[in-house]
Amino acid sequence: MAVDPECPVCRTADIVCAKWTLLVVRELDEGRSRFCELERSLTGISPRTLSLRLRELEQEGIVERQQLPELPPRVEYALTDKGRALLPMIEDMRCFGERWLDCNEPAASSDSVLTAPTA
Amino acid sequence: MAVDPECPVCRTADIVCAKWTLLVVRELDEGRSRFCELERSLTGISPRTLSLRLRELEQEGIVERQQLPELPPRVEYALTDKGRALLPMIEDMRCFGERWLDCNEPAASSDSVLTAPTA
DNA sequence: CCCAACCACTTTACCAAGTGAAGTGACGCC
DNA sequence: GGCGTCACTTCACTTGGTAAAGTGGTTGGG
Repeated sequence: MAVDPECPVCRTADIVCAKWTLLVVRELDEGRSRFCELERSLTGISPRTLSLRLRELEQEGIVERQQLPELPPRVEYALTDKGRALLPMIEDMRCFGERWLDCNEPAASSDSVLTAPTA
Repeated sequence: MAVDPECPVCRTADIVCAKWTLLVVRELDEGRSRFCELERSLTGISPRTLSLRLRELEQEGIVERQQLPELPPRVEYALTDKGRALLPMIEDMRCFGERWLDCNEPAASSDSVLTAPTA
């Protein structure tokens, strides 16, 4: 990105706003730990993207990758403390979504301003 | 995105994780209101992207666009209540960045960042 | 009066990131 | 020993963002 590398918001945005990143973090937080589990719960993600995301997050110190000495050698991913520090953001996003987005409604055609709650 | 439209986190991520979105919201919150002001403070954004982002945010009801009847007709953008509801996320991001990212340090990565390359 | 700049964009051409489908190699199951 | 799983990688394609230039109206300067 072409933004100020000294700005914590910019830096954080740069990391977490890559597609799927926060969703991966959430899945990890909810107990999913293996590649194919993540792949299955993140319906629509391509294995390439998941792989990339996981590697980036590992590089950032947000997830830890652990290759278990089993057969077949399975791999487990887990959030680090740094990774868990992202959870409040996800919580905020859930709040925002629940408060302002009609997530269980068919998303009224174009101007759904009429559903704007106590503004 | 190919994610669950009923999931508030997915929906919010979809809106908020477009490049520049949160940075635009922050600038708006910090008093910038005109197109060229935003353009100037968001160094590196292309006018096309800013325009797109602003229009998307307007459609989402996150910003309000107001065309003033002046000469030359200037345009002002402002956050709505819904838009302000995104601010906690930005605050979290700042916290995360300050706590976990070395935003004021040279970020000692692999090879020389400080010396200008032969280009 | 004419040229230039400003504002709020749009248009065009290009490139990087993400997608879907398929492939890989090591293994386990029957 | 052929089939399936796991954790990816490779490939061709589409989408989204970028840089650079253009647009149309309005002010300001020489």
